[in-house]
Formats: sequence, C-alpha cells, structure tokens
Amino acid sequence: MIYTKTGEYAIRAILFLARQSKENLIMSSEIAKNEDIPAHYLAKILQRMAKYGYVDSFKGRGGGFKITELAKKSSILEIVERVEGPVINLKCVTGLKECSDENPCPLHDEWAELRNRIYNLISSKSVQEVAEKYSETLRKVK
Amino acid sequence: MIYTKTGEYAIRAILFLARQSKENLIMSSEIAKNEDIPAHYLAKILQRMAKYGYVDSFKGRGGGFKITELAKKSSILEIVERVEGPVINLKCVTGLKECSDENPCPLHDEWAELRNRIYNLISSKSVQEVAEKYSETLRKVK
DNA sequence: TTTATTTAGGATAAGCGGCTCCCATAAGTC
DNA sequence: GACTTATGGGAGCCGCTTATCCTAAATAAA
Repeated sequence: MIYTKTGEYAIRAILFLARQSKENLIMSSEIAKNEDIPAHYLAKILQRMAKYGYVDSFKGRGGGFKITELAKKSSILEIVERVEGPVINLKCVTGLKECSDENPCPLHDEWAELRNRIYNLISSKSVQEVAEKYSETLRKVK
Repeated sequence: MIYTKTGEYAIRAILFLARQSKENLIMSSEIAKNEDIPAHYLAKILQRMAKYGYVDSFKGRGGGFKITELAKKSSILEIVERVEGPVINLKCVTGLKECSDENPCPLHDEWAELRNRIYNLISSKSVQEVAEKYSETLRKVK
C-alpha cells in the first residue's frame, strides 16, 4: 500500500460520510461497523480529522460526525497527508544510494513517471467527485 | 516505498555484488560501508539470501559473499519477495471495502493499470541487466 | 431543574513487527 | 594456535495499531 492503515481508514471514513444524505449525523461506531474499522482507532482518526476541519462533530444523544465542505473539495492525498504525514516516498524503486535525476539508476525514469501518475491519481480528484462516482457504481450493482 | 527497508537493503546489496568483477569475494562489512547499510542488519539479510541461493558465502580470512547465477537471472521483485514476503499490496488505493474487479471503486481501473506497470518495472528485468545498465551510467558520470 | 443517557475527547498501555545492535559460536585461513 | 569472517540467537527500540478507561459535553426524559 502506498499509505498506512491509518490513512486508509481515514479515506474510507470520509468517503462513507461523503455518501450520506445531507446533514445526516453518523456515529463513529456506525462508521466503524459499516467499514470494518476498529472502533476505538477510528474514533481517534475522526478526532484528528475534526481538528483539521474535515468533519464536524456533535456530542450527546443524536450526535455524530458529518463531512465538511473543506473535505469535499479536498483530494484524497491532502486528507491522508494531514492525517498521517507525507505519503509517497520519493526514493527510487531500487533504493540505490547514488540515484538522482542527474545520475539516474536504470529504473529511475520509468519509476519517476509512475510515481507522478500515482500522485496524480490520488490528488487530482476531489473527495466529492470520487464519492459520487462510487455511489453510481454501487447503484448499478444493486 | 513499495517495499520495506529490508527489501531495499537486499536489492542494494545484490546490485552491488552484481557490479563486482567476477569471482571477487566481498565482505559483508564492505558492502555495508559502501552502501550505507547497518552492518549487523545487512549480515542477517545476506544470511537469508545465502539460504535462498542468491549469494554464496565463504568464511574465514579472504572470505565474503558473491552473487550466484540464480540471482543474476532473477528479477528484483523475486529477490525482494523471498527476503521480505509479498511486496505489493493488491488492495485499491482508496482501500474501499467493496472494491473488486466486478465492483470497482472510482479509482480502481486506473490504479490497477499503474499497479501492473510497477509490477512490470521491477519484475521484467533481471538483476544482471539492471546492474549492467547501472554500471554504464556510473561510467558516464565519471 | 435534575438525572440519566448518549456521544465525542483524551490519556494511557499493550501488542506487534520492522529495524538495529551486541555477543557467542562455527567454520574457515594463515 | 591465532585470526578472520560468516552464522545465529537474543535483547532493545521505535512506530503503527489496537484496546481500555475515564472525562467532558450535549441531549432527552423525569
């Protein structure tokens, strides 16, 4: 995986929230159940996301989380990087010491291209776009 | 990184050995120094690679390691996978629960293509090919 | 208003695996 | 026998993951 479980959980949670009908509050435990994420760990991740403004949280009976406009506009990469720090390791696939743009190892250029495309894949689309596309797919299957 | 440090060290060591003139024994400590790898850890990795037949080891004064024909013919991926287990996590970038070929998430197809290309990049060329290409590059720079 | 309930917030600790180092041992060479 | 090098076990560290427990806040019910 390109990012760690923490990042994966964050994405799954935010995409889950993005698919909910507007203004609907979802409990942390409900997300955990639906997405198969350890409840306590998810609670922490949601906490962090609340701090960064990606979700709004409401306590008390009937409380829960909902996605913010900021998160909807953000890319998957942005959110993951805030939650777990830098994501894509920029070193070349061979890990060779001397490898750089001026002094490329045999796989350097090809790897650089792939790296950029991965980067693009997870940074060019907004969470909302991805979520909408995903909902469509789910609808078709049903 | 796609694989862990252990795998990276293994590759750097095997490519270092592949660049040596024939029948030349290299001590573990020498590889460690040249490639900036923790000496004791590298020793362990070399041990494992010796077991798998990727390097031959010789004890005593003048001893050390040399690459085997098997390793020369093997791909980077093969070696790394033996040393550290399965490498590329096949899950999709979003990590969505329901994502599969029949029921793809929005990024599934694009990610699958990239994943295949990465796979190809590190599995299609033999260690020897990569090492030779690398030696050329080094020669040009000097 | 008081109490109970429900929910998030936050600290802490345990588990695990990758990484690193140290030390004793075995197997060679001189 | 002395030395050199790989082998192998084991301890410790660190970061990611997970679970536990307590507190604070908000709401509902009385």
